[in-house]
Amino acid sequence: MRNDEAAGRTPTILDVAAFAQVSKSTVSLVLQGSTRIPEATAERVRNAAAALGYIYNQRAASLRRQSSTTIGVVINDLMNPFFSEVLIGLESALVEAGYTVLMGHSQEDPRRQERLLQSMRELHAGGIVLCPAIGTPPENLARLRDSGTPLTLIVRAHDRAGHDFAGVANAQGVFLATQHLIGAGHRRIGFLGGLPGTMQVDRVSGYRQALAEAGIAFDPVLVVSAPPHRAGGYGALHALLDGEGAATAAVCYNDITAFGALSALGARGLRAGADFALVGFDNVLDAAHSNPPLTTVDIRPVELGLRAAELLLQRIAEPGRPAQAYEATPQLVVRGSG
Amino acid sequence: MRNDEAAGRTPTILDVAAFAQVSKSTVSLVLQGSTRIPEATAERVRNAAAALGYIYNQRAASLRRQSSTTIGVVINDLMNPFFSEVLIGLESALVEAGYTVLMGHSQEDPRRQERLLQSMRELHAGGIVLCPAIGTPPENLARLRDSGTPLTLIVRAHDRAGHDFAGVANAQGVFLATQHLIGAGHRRIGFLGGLPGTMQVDRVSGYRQALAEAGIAFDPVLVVSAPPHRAGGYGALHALLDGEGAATAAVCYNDITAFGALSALGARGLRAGADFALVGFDNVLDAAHSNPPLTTVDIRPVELGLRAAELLLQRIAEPGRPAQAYEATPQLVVRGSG
DNA sequence: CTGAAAGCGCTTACAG
DNA sequence: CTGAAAGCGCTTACAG
Repeated sequence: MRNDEAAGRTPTILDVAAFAQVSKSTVSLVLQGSTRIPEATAERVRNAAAALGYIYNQRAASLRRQSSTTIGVVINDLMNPFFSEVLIGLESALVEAGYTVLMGHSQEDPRRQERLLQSMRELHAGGIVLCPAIGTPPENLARLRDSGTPLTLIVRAHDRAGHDFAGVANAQGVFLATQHLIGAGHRRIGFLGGLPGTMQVDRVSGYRQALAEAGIAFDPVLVVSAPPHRAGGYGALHALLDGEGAATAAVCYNDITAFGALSALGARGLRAGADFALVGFDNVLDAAHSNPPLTTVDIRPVELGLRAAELLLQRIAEPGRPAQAYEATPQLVVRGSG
Repeated sequence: MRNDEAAGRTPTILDVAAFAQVSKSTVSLVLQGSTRIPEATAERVRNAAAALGYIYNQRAASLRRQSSTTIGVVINDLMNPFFSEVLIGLESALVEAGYTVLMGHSQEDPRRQERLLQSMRELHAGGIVLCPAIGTPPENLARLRDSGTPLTLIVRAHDRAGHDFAGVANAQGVFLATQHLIGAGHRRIGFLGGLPGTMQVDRVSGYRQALAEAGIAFDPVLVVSAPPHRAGGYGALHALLDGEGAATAAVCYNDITAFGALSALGARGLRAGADFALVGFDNVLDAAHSNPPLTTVDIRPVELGLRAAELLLQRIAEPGRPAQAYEATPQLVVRGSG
């Protein structure tokens, strides 16, 4: 003999059923919005639930139903506003679709990432969206995908074939940026930031292509690698100007690299746009209000998150479909910096 | 008669038990690391699990155990790097403690926030950390807390008494900032950004207090309210300088307001630090590499997240303890802007 | 239209 | 040291 009302226990459908004087099947049915139950009964059940402060137990329901209302999202670098914006789009679309997001931050550490993915699988996430940390073994991704968890990759296209993927036309974007600088009369153009063995490869290739099309020789002195954050951009700009390259302009690996470069320019008493031309990549929110406002390549970060969510949702709906991809079309946004 | 191996079903402890030739109780025990099972048997079970690609079902385990390995975090504004950094600290500490985070973005909308909180309760989050959206009815928070879900509030201290809370000494921080400007010789100091009816009240009070201590009369013309984002700061700086206040310096509601103001200063051909003094509040990562680097009040955002996690974890461990609070001690960081 | 019963994948006393 | 059994809170055929 239980006496749940007396104890502080949280009520279950059994309590609701007793209160409403129906069976628990009936309660379950009305909570699911079944039309099989006459409105009068349904009303009584809903009132009982409200009166008892009943809270639906998704965990039990999903277990029984072998379904999930949860999606895992693991991001590599939340210090970069680009990823915050992607996350915003992702969360928004996923919540819209009735899911709750399990969020993890790999901090660019593949081992941390593995632990996070493992937890999400144990929690039975209905799908996972992942921006793979640098150094993630491609076979881990294939194994994850083949294990039956719907997976969509974002931004970094490790092993593009066979995975749903939402990313960016890197080369094309940087091509646009470089072309813009060339059009403004620059000939000595640097490439600032990013690390070899990452997307830097693709972005530099867009840079070289634009140079080549304009008949400008590629000069390796002009590309200075640096970790993709503000401090990296700060150091890279100084290195570029302290070097022999005689650069008058630079395209940056991404916006935060450009912000760091903007700061370094200021430190040298130079003004971007007047004394030196700088263009970024991403078009994060901050780019519109930097000092000066940043000319950059817009890849619509929030929309990228939205699209990734769509891709995942579609795969959940139709597991057997062939892998799809969304590739953001880069668009140059000219502001004050170059 | 099941034949699970044949079907593509994901293996359960029953499958592991069959493979290892033990009962499922034994499997459960070794998965939990019980010492009651001899090492030889445990070894056999672990090998079986690995061989079958078994994945522990947290959902089932938590249901049975009436526990949770999940914590809900709902943030109001992920476009503000301050909150990204708080989230980073939160996630890091929570994962460290063995939890996975359910993340929601209220976007400053109390109704969206309610839905998010509801989902998290249905998923049986073991606790919730919340930065209440503007307009959240205090009674909702009290009800949530009283429903038995451990709750810690951050940043905004709606109804401070009775809630675990991690926040900031707002008045003191702005007092420091204002005092610094006064010490540098400024007498006409603006206050930029924030909206009436929010934490702006507390921050302005610190500003007024510093003014009062220095014998400077408070002039309402010098405080210009604006939504707390970059565009707000941009507009507020212009409004301040276009007004009659004759300001030579300003303290900002937060760093992103200051970034917008920095941008506006640049647009007017003015240089922060030389032509006008500007100080921010938060010390987000970007502040060290803005143009010029931002003098600001450091409230250690990441640490705030860490502390909030600790508070929640402690409440989970000891539900009956009195409400605790962490209040970040603000510290002035002098950089180039003022 | 509603109820009794089985089962989702675990854990946990309780025997033996 | 290991197994049989009950139960966490739901859902879902299946009867009636």
